[in-house]
Amino acid sequence: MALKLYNYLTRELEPFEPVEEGHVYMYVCGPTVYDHSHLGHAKTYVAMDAVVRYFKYLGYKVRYVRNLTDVGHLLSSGEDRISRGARRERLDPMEVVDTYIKSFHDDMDALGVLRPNISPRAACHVPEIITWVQGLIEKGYAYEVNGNVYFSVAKVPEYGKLSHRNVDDMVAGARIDIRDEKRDPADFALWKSADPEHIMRWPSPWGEGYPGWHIECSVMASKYLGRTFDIHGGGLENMFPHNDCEIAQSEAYHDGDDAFAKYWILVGSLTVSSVKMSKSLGNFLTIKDALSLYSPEAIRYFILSGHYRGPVDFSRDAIQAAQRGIDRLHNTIRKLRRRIERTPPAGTAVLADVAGFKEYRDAFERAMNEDFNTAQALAALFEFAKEVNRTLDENDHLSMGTLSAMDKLFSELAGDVLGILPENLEERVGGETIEGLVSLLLDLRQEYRAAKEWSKADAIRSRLSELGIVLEDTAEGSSWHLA
RNA sequence: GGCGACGUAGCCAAGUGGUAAGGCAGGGCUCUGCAAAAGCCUUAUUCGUCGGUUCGAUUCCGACCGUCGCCUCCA
Repeated sequence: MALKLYNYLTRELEPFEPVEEGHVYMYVCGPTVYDHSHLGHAKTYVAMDAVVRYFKYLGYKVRYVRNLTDVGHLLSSGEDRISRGARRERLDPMEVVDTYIKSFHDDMDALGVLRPNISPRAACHVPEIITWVQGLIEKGYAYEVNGNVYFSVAKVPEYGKLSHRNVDDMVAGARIDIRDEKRDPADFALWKSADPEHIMRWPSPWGEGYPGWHIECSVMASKYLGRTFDIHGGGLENMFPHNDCEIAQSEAYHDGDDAFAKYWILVGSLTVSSVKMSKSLGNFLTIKDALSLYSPEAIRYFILSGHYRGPVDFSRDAIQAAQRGIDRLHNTIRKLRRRIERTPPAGTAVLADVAGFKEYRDAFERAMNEDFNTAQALAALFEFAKEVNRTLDENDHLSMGTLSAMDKLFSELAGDVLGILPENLEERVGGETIEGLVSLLLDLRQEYRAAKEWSKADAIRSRLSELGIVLEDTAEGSSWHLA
């Protein structure tokens, strides 16, 4: 079973063949840090996280680079987003940037999105960017006018090859705010001259200014991943113009056609009532707000229950269904781990059992190998959970070997690959004091139950339930967990 | 106008040229002092509409209807 992925460059499902054996070099367009992130961002980065985690599961050594855009881009008004944020909050622009970088990292950590190996900031790469812009001018791909430097799209016949557009078609009906100084309306800025009131600015051979939107990704990807690397990912909506511009610049700078990413994987948008969740439409839920309503695993499960390339439609009902679904999966694993605690360490796995479990791992891998079909992989996991529940219910004397084989499968697939198992499933309420108190109450209740004083036993259960502690009576005694 | 995506049960959502995964919700049953948890059974003769190709299409092709994305900062 070989991993296949859908390459937007060719629009085909292709077997994954790394540039360098055993390694994956991957770049993903990160956020512009000018506000708190919302669930739409979560979808892209959770999806890419599952991809990275699966590559690691397969044994690849991954170098994952995801940038942070902190140099600001132009609004239609000509205002810079970050400086506008700064003005609003009376802060230095870099103070705004740092605030939201921290916010972004907090959100991603909370969602269990593994940190990239490198999170380069555009502002820290202005010298390299200037070198690139100079290089592109020298090679004849770019020209300077009034302190602005533009990339000449006409010099690259292949421009638009990712989004499958050609410049002529676009110009026809587009409402582009054409700048007279551009030689071609489709030319895009590599370097922009800063107006006097513009706060974010750096000296350059063309006067004070700041980088254009697209150049940073080319420069940083090239710096950390090399001239040609394996995978470039990001949000589907950035395919044009951003990704196409990246390709044009990079290949021009490196004098080659195949001098950028080999595979392009793009993530479909999160929608709300079929409309894209976005800042400008105001139909967004921040990750922090979402996390106050739903568990991180529920959010991940919700996102991963659809294919990464397609849209996933957000609704209260849908994410609540996800919360209930993931809770049920957690229940199974909790029950399994309680059994493990009560089982003597000796004992080998029953071969027949373990062989049976393999079919679920195979189904999981088959799904993931087919362009990271997390929805189908999850189905395999739920079927395995059903099997585990049944096995646990029907057998009192499972060996430690069998039990830990089950736990291993959950830990690796649900935990390591999909990231939908919390670190501490068993002890989300920490503290020996609480553990001790609850266990005291359980003992007390058990005495009432033995004496058939049901109303007192039920009162303890319902009072605990009001405190968010759920009791479950089983043949081996009562257990509890947080609601 | 151009490029592109999607339309599958009450809801979310996979998928395949040979007769529809999984989750949630609903119904029945088992277990249980009662609950909870779990299990078993059950819920789409049907995959937007109409044509075509085929022995056979939800899956391929065409038209149409509907929804959405990008072409402008956007994950």
